[in-house]
Amino acid sequence: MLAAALELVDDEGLESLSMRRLGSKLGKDPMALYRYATNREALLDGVTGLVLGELIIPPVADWQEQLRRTAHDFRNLALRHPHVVPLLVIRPLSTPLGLRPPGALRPLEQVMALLTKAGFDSAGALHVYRAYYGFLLGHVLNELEEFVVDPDEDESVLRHGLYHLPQSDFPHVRELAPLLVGYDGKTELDQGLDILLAGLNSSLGNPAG
Amino acid sequence: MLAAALELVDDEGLESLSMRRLGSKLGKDPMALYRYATNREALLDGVTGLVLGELIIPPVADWQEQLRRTAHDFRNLALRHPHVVPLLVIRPLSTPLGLRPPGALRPLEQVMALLTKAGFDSAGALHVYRAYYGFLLGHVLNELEEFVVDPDEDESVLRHGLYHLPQSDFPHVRELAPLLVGYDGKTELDQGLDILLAGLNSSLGNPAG
DNA sequence: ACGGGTGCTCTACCCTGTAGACACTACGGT
DNA sequence: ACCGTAGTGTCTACAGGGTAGAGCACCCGT
Repeated sequence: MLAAALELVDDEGLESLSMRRLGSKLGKDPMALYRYATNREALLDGVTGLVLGELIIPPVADWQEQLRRTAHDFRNLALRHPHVVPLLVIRPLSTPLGLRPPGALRPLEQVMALLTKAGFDSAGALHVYRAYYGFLLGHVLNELEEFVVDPDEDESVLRHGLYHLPQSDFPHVRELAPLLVGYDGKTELDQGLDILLAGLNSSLGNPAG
Repeated sequence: MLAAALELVDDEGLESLSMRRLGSKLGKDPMALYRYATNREALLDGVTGLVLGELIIPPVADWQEQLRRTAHDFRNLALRHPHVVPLLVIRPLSTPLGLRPPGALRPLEQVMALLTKAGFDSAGALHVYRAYYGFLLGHVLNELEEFVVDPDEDESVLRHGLYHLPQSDFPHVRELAPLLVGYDGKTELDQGLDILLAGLNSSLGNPAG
């Protein structure tokens, strides 16, 4: 059922995941869904869990390399499921850490394990995780902002919009138009990781590898 | 009207900003609101614009200092209006850059101006902006996740929840409970900025100050 | 006096989540 | 064969949402 829900979201967007629509997609009465999810919210949590389950943390010796690959994996996941990204961001804001569904906590657990194994204590690991995940989330959101366009508008329309901003008020933003066309999220992510990991290396002493 | 809407969101949460509720708060018919906002979505955009308008970018010579102070200002703004943060994150995902309301673009414009004045060209400035805003957004989201709790549960309940995770599956996450109590977002933000700005300094050559 | 805006209200339509009662199937015990 | 029980699916109904469309009342320039 969650698979169908995810499919619906991927295809039609988040708003169209309603109990009624999902029910009809499954050929069941909407109320039948309540046998499997207590709530629409629980259903959303299920979908995020499903998506986060796609994330794989590679078994590599070097923790920085693990973080780097995981970051790219996360980015790909976000590009694969752009409509789910809002869920990844918003749901945690309305659910205290301890009450989140296991699927949503697994990445955190895995990264903490990874960092602990690399020699960090809890505080240090939490520190690194925060900086890392914060950066990652920020990057993905930034990248998606350029991408997600209404189906009936294409990139030229986007720039059209940009060019029509009042030039007096937004001279710098208007200049961005040509730059956004050639945006390469992958290398930008890599460069960001360079900065972050270098910073982490110097600010915390790199513990035993 | 936007002020009333913001007040409603601050007090009662995002979900409770409905045309009907806002109308009744203003003592007007819900349909009257459509004179001032074409849409509920436009209304939401208005609220984000209002909140972003609170952001002040200080007139200081050193651009890194400007970014640092702006970051703290943004953090304070987020703590002041936690229920609005989802809007700041989500709305841009469904609106191409060029079509966003001016209020939502002003911070971008100002930061680009700041960086341009510091000597960056467009590409460099965009680069810095992305890393900066991404990090900032990530930090704020991370920090808010620990804060927002249902009104009827307090921090002890949060930890209660954490301790009740299956220990076999989440050994590391469970250890976080004591750490989260002493979390200090302000200094954590500062440390993150240290890392980021140091990284930026070394990766791009610091242009003419 | 009068046409035209401007602000507002009423009604109505369709979409949503979900509570409550009910039915149908399968199955194990007697 | 009979019953209870659990699991599953369905129907109906309600309270809320966004918003289209028609129609008020007022005010203002002519």
